[in-house]
Amino acid sequence: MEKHFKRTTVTSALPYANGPVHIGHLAGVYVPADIYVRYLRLKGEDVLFIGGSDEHGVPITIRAKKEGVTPQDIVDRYHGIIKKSFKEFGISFDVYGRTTSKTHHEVASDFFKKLYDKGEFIERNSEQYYDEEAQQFLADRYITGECPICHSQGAYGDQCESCGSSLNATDLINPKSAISGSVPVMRKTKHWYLPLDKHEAWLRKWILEGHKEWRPNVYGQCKSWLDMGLQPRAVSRDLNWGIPVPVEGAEGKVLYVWFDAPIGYISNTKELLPDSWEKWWKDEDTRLIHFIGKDNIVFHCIVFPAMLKAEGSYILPDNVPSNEFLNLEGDKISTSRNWAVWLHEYLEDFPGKQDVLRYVLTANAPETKDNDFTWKDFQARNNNELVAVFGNFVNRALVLTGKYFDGLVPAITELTDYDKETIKEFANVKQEVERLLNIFKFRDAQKEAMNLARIGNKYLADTEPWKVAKTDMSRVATIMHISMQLVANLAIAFEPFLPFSSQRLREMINMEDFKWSDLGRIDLLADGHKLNKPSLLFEKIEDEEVEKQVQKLLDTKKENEQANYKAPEIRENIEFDDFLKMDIRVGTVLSCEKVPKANKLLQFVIDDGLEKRTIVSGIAKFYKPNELVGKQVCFVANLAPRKLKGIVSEGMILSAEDADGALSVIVSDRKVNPGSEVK
RNA sequence: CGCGGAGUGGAGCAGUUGGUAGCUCGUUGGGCUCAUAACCCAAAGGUCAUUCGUUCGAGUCGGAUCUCCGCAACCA
Repeated sequence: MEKHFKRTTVTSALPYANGPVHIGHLAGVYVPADIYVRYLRLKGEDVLFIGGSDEHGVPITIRAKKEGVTPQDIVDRYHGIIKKSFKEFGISFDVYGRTTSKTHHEVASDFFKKLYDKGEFIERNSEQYYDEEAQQFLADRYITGECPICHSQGAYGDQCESCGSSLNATDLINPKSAISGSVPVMRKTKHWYLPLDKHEAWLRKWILEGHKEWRPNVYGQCKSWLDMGLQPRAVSRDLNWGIPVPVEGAEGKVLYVWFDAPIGYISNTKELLPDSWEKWWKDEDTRLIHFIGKDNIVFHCIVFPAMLKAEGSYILPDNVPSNEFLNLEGDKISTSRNWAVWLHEYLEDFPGKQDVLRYVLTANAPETKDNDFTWKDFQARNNNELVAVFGNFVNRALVLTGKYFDGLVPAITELTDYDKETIKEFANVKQEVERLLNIFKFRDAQKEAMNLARIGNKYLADTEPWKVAKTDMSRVATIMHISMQLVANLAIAFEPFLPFSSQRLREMINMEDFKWSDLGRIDLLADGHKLNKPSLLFEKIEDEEVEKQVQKLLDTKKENEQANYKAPEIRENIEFDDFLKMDIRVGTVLSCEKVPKANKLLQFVIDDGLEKRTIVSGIAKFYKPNELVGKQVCFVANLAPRKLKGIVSEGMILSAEDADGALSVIVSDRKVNPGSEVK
């Protein structure tokens, strides 16, 4: 496993060009990938950093339809915004391409064709829902209807969010297209599948035996998938936006995005290096690393490798460092709810502070579990770490050198034991940072780099040059020499993490050439080296600034909830007789408890005036069991009994569903006799 | 019903092959005054989600339970 590679290909997940990018993207994928790449480059290694936008798939077509523009307009817009954001944050891609490019269409098409010709696919016919009005087949997610299990409305074709059951689109009662609202019909369609089951044996050996060093979350999820047994996966879709399936009789069919997107890594490489791209993908001496988020693990560890292996000439990833998710102020980041910090907005509010965000996202990176981003933490890390520890040390060293030696680095006269200890300490930092970066522990690596500044502050506090200056200037010279070397070391050590600040720091100390291997040395700045005038490397962030951000988040959230809420359309008229068939009653809740092993269900015993009946209701997320005892609730009394988690539910408690999906149980305004009819 | 990850002092995180629990921030006390009221030292604070077990000994291994986040729908 300790193979020596000649070069490294680093890819970062392709962001979906259906919206701008936010801090979650940055923390999960792009900052760690960029740190890694910058580190390798500094070491003088041959490395290529590939990125790009993912621009196909159904959501983009739907968005386009909604806005009355073409899908191309949508992806042009977001590709531009995303690309700019990355550039401004110093994500140092060698190429940032897009999957609508000509090159990509060719590469993906050829890739499919080759697998097709080799007989690596199987063909299957199936029946799928088709929306005649929108003239397209419907993905499960775009079909809604009544849940066959809990009978709540608005269940999706793949899952009912009310009772949590996973469904087949064909099971829905009264299915409707989410796109046009029309009633879909069944239609025959043919698709190609990649038989992952055939690849299971070698995947198992390759991952479970060959890559035990992968992060636990990655390894664990792969193992789980392999143990469950792999199934063939469709590689085509009925859609008119994407890369046409390049075989006879495939009109109106395109490559499924998950098939097309990862090939984008390859096409973008080819776009950059039309003649020499192959060595980055097909040479055994190349090391391939995919940076992704946790939702992408199986694609990059199982599906894409299977594709590459089936094609035959490609190398497989050596590691797939995957991060968990970043939450924002305690809540999941969500594009649709606008609960996010958008990069382009951050740059407007905090111009020139890209490094602060990079620092905070790395310091709090969700490497082993989901983490939380809060503005308070952002402020604290900036003020207490970047300003107080790093910036302050640099400033102290430069100001003192300016004051005592006119901005020229003084020569060492004599080293004390304490000096030697300090020098040794910061030489060790190099090894430690390297070790941590090599195993993708970016959070720890950055912390270790920060130790250089801590060592510096302590060194100044212990040696007290401002006191010694009254008696022994030659001693002060040694102290300032060592301090300035530490500053120069900081500039190198932080280049991968904080490229902008590192650049500014190098300008301040007039340092041009530098490489990673210089780290730990104490002759980076020659005796008599002229320093430039110091300025502050980092600035404090005041309370008002972060409070404004929190307020902004709360405001946009509220606005969006209001703006997005639209009362569902009124359903078809029914006859009075139909209404009379429904027997709605008021009943008193006698007891209520959680259904074990179910997170949404509560089990009620209700006095309906005649007997005690049991009703199971999916409202556990919104009510505590004891909260409803004694209340008089409305329920459908003549609904056919149904078993939920093994409990027979005799009826359905009625609730109102709010804009955010929260349920509010309908209770009787005045006390009435249990069993009273609701008319 | 199933699968993966996670649950450690006020906050955020480490804890490698089992041997008296560490780091950063915050808090308290002290020192220093070159520095962006910054820096340095010290202290307080945890029954390591709960529970049962294996062991001379468990945060670390095994079982059970609870909670959180994901999961083949294109959200990092």
